[in-house]
Amino acid sequence: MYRTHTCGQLRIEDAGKSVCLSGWVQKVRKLGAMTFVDLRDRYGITQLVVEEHAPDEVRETVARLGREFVIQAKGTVVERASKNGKIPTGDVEIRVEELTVLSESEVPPFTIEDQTDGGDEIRMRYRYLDLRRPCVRRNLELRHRMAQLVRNYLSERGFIEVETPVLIKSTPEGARDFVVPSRMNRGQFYALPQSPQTFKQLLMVSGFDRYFQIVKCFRDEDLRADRQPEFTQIDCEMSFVEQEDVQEVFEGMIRHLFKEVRGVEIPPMERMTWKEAMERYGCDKPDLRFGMRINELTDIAKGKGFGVFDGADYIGAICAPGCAGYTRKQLDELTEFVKRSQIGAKGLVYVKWNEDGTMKSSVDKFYGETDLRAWMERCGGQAGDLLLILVGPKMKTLPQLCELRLEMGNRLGLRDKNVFKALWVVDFPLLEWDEETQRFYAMHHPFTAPKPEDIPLMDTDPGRVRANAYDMVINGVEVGGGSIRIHDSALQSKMFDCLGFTHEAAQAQFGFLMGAFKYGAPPHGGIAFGFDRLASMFAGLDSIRDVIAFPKNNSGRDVMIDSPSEISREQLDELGIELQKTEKK
RNA sequence: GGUCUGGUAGUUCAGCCGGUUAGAAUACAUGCCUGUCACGCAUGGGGUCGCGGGUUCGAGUCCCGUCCAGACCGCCA
Repeated sequence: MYRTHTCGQLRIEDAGKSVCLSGWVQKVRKLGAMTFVDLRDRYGITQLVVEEHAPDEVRETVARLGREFVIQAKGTVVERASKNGKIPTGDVEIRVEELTVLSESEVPPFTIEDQTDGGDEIRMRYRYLDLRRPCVRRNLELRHRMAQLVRNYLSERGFIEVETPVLIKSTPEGARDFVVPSRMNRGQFYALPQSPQTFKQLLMVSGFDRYFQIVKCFRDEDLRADRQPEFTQIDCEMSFVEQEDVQEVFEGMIRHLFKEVRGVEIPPMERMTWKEAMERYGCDKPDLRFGMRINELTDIAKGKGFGVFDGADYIGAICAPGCAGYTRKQLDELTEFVKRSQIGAKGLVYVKWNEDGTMKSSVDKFYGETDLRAWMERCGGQAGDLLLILVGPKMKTLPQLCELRLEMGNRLGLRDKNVFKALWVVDFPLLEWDEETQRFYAMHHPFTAPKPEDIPLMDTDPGRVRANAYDMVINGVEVGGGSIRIHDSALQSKMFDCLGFTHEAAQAQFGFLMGAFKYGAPPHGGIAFGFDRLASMFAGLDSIRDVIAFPKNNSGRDVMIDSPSEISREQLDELGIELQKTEKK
């Protein structure tokens, strides 16, 4: 037997018991003839003590212990002479009578503590050591707990978890597929699913009625702090439902998670149309933790002789409360911020409404106090506030204002990680025009149903068709998105028309789905949540990598196992794959 | 594909306008220490300054290229 108790278990009531503990050596503290050892496992830390009168073997063994040795200690639980109030086991220690080294350890490359001295790179290379740190382990424990809560919540409501295949078929729409060559079908490739979308719809045709799956999905696109090539979705689908039915179930699920995990009751979620989100927040995933909404000034600021404004398609402003005192340097910083290539504004116009009631702006030459005051009023400003104005084509300027708004939110400390503001963004456009390829793309995916009243527009003005689609947004993060699906093969066919698919191409790619719809498809819809994003948000972290046990780095590499890697000539031959010669410069 | 930031001891970093033998903290090793728990004290070892080239009397420092890491833009139905 390796242990009678864990390292987080013993209390003062256990004093006098003979116990056996196993774990990792966190720290050895030697004080003359007396040695303390902090023994750690997943459950906590228990102090071992070896005194002068301990058996010789024990004193010899304890002398050669190093950090992260795995040891087994047998002994008696005793009350400590000086207690440690900081840890739950701090009232007791183990007087060691028998000590065994189960496994030695080299000196670890960084300290295994919450406040580690290791940087990201080294911790990722030794992720198995990083995962020993309590703060990292807690993230995975939280993730586990959330998965359990989701499974229970959905199971209790009649949802069935069904596994769908991982080796599927490549499709042209959407993200780039990861592909897997087939040995038995030379020259052909599987694709890894970007989501189980079509399978869950087929399960609805099969009459499963309510499906969910906590499932890995794959997208071969560039990475970010919140994007991994493989990630986990809570994927769900329901039959005989309308938008509100889906929203009700999953708003309930998220509120349940908040209550159980964070102990907060969040209010019922607001519904905001995509149009309103774009016009008032500049993006389709507004952060509602603070106001500072976007206001259009085009009608009142244009035509007064200021060339930049007069020639503008759109003039928009946000009002930063209490920022009238911003210095030249601070305003220059903001100007630099919006002019960065990532944002791409031409410049920034400001108006200060000073505390003494006077106005000061960067366009004083062209506008009088009456004008500036009208702008301020439009934005709900008051004395002490600062107006920040951007100008340009509407659909470029709004996202720039969105970035500026978030930056000001950060500067003013309005984006508190412990405050949660959730909403539904609804009525997305069904289609999005792409200038480059001169065709429409599905904004959500090609199975999303148009709003019934907008179906006639599919023939006349496809860009104006609204979709029965909805995103759940929390604190400016899109945590989930879904839609009511097309369940009619004729309408699905029409949708592929709008996307510029020939009948043959549509049949080749999605014939199985349209075929299935011919055999009695129930009206259905669903949603998928980014589980990693949800978990990182609940953990109060910025990066989803922290809630993934073995994440990939910026370049899609796993630096621990060193993947991806080359494969042998034999493997390539077997697959019938010839690699292009890499060009040398 | 692009923009920006960084790469110096095992680790995290400092290193000025180019100038002596490249430093600190921590980790590690050895010794002392009977109530530590961020123990303390003393001593010690430890460097391809990412790599390649250039400028210069002289490069960790300046320039060019390259690799790696991170953040972001494009991309991500």
